[in-house]
Amino acid sequence: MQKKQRQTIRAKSFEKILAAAQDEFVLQGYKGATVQSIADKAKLPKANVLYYFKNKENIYHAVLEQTLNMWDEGIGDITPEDGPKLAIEKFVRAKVTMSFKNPKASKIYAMEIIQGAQHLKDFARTYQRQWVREKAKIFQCWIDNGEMQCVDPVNLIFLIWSSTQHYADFDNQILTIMNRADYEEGDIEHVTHFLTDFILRGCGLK
Amino acid sequence: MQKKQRQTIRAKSFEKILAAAQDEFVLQGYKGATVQSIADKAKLPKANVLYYFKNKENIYHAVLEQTLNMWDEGIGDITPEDGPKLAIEKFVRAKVTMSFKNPKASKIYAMEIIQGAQHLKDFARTYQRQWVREKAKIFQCWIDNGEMQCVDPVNLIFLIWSSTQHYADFDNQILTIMNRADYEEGDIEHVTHFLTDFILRGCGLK
DNA sequence: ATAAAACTTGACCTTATGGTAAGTTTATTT
DNA sequence: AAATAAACTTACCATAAGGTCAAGTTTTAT
Repeated sequence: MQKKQRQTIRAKSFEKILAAAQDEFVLQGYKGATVQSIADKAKLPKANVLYYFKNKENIYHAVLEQTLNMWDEGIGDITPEDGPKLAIEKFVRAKVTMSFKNPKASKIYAMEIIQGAQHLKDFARTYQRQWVREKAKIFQCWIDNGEMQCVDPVNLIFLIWSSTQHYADFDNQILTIMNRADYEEGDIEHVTHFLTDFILRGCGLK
Repeated sequence: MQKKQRQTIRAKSFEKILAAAQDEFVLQGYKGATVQSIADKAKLPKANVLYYFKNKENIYHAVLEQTLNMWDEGIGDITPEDGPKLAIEKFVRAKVTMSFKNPKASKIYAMEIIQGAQHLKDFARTYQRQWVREKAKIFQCWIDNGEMQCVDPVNLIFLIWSSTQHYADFDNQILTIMNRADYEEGDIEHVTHFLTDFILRGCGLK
């Protein structure tokens, strides 16, 4: 009956290590994060961490994968049926919410890209290309149908990505500028409103 | 007469080291970049690099300072006299041009912020807060005068920053998605046009 | 109860890296 | 030409970090 005990411990250890690793990788970068510092943060001996993950690179890969999955799930979707207004509203809200609720995931991903995506597998890149192509096509349809202003769909996607992720990646800068210590509940709503409003107007939808 | 020779060598060495260091810091992060790798890239012996800079942290500080100066100079300005339309056009163009011409500077800065601005001096942060306050006030005047749509000025600044810097920080991702190896001359113009167009419309100025 | 598997851990090894010390060469000044 | 200062270089050291090992302990299966 108690075969569960092992599984739970195993799962919990993985979880603790991944959480600690995400923290450290964001704070110190790939090379700067040490197995020891990850172990300390996870409250496990170093050798134990290396029992669960063969080496540091494997830890990093696991963190990256976790991050990509989150990106995939949380990103909502852009479907032709919704029409441009609703689709943009949904998408912006999803991205802003993700940025505020899980800034670390966004940061890991951002650092990886900035540094040249050295650890990112090819499939992940191809996948994104596909995604953008597909969504751009939907926007183009709407434009051709006169449902929205004629704007370059690919650059529009970039603008939405960048302006939403900014609140995660640059949270430190934003908080410093606003002279605050932390984000508050209302911020998500405020930023979502600002961005949807602004972007819809940019698309000629207001 | 030939006292110049030393000065030139000195200047050139500094330049080579800083360029190499910027490269390495972007590619490998602070901890990942080694004095040796910087020296190799600068084609100098390691000890010679450490003759010009006491230690790695000093190299990094120099790179960071260089980056901040560039940000300061290249950022153009937002002045009340220009009015919202011209001011935004100028500012967006300046930022986009910087992003395309000097992506590494933007990346160094982005990485520093993402990682919590651990090396950034307080004065740099306070300075930015001041800058944003000041410019936000100008936008607010324009709004109050009915010269532009009522949008939150601070978030507008964030949107302009993020959407323009994106082309520097995420150049790898963008190029992958567009299935290209490098940016081309026309890209600056195209992106500038897209962004000014979109943002002006977002501000109710089109 | 016993064996086997899964898990935990301290001690250890090797390598890479930041940095130093001390000497040598090269350019500038007098 | 000699003296001085700047620039360069070699050899070296201490430390920290990734990773292994082998000896334990605990849980599960028989």
